[in-house]
Amino acid sequence: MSWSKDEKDGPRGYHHGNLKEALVRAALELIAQKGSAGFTFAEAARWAGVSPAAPYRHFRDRDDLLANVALRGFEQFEIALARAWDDGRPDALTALERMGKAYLAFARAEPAYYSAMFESGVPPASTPELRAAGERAFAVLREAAEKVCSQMPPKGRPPALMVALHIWATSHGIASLFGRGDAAQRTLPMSAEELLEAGVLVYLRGLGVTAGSGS
Amino acid sequence: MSWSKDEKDGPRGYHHGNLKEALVRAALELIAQKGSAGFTFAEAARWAGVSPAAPYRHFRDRDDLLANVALRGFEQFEIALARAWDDGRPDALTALERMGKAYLAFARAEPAYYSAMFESGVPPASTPELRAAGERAFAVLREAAEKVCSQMPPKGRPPALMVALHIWATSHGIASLFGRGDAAQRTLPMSAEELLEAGVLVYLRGLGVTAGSGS
DNA sequence: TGTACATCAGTGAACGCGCGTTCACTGATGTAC
DNA sequence: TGTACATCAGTGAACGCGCGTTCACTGATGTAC
Repeated sequence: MSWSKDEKDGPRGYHHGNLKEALVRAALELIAQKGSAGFTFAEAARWAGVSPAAPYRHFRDRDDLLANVALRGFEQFEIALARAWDDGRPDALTALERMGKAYLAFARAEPAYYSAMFESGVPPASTPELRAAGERAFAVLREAAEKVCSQMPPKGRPPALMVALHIWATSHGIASLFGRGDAAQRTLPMSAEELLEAGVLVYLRGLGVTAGSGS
Repeated sequence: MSWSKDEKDGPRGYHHGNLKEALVRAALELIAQKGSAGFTFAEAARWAGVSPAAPYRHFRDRDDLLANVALRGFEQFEIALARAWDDGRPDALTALERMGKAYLAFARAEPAYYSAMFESGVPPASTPELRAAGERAFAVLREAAEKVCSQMPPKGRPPALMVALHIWATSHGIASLFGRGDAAQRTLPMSAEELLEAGVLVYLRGLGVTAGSGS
């Protein structure tokens, strides 16, 4: 991940050169530290080493910056999920479990992105691009659900969209209740990953999907 | 639900009489309108028709008020869940589905409470009372999970705590992704209630619980 | 290759605003005698 | 039953602060010729 063509750290000269990226990074840092609520335009500017008026060259306002962070978050999220899914190799179930882990790993490793995407109050459809990015990320999950469903006997096959929504909701629920550091302070008799994996396995068994019927 | 012994609406005289309750109600109103982020101590005071210094007689600061709102929210939540559960009558599965609906109904009808409880950044253990209230609400869910599990053949019976966590996570995921008005703007091919009910049914089938084996 | 000029991305000073918080105060309530 | 007094719950003025936003400006960059 490189933000600039030839950045040596530290702004030099009158022009910053990569202020837009720097502001996004500042936002991520601040959101990670104090939550998406306690993050201000002015502080992001300060954090980027720039006057408080400078950000207006790149973002309409605080919400615009936040939405941009969410947009990038969805893009990263899509990449992470798609990489984990890996086209369902070696078999759909194994790949699905891997994707579940990737989901939680993303929420844990990138709490600021996750927060901007789902908990910042930015409406998911505030921008066509944002909506599209969100849908692309969900499409990965949906593709996985489709592959899993396609392995079931056609009779009584559930709609893949519903399966995808169930898995999404459960993943999101676990991530937001237990997924982040000890900030949430909710203790658990098992790891979030184990909880999700077990839940998905039970759910799939309920669908009639049997482990080991792969690829 | 009565907040005062003999309130006729509108503060009269020098003393408010029920400022503490009025501030909580103001907080609920403001949170419902603008989310738990955009709610200030000063505005709550204004909303209650009182000087900005008055709230300090009842709450240490904004976070203290917010935590109090969350506490009351958990108490209401526990009541709502317990009422829906109704000791598992007429049978555990029926009662469980009813409780799922009650979960979503609460999140929808009391978004301010729900937000204070789960999305406001108030740490669940910030206060012993808050933690206890949260645990009491969860205990209802756990009791339901225990009853459901007790109807399974002892061999291969899953830990009830895990079952309770799965149901909680799914419910919370659905509530926070799809559960509130059109604020979230995420469209769904079915209602949140149907989605949750279907998910729980599939999950229970995966556990080997068969519908109709009631009471 | 050099010069003029347009454009771009930043400055920094200034503003009004609402918030959180404090303070000495005061009106109302309740209680002791 | 009446009076004195302690306590409680509010006032309102004041403060410092940081935020969002604007403005005319200026330094740097890139391009046309």
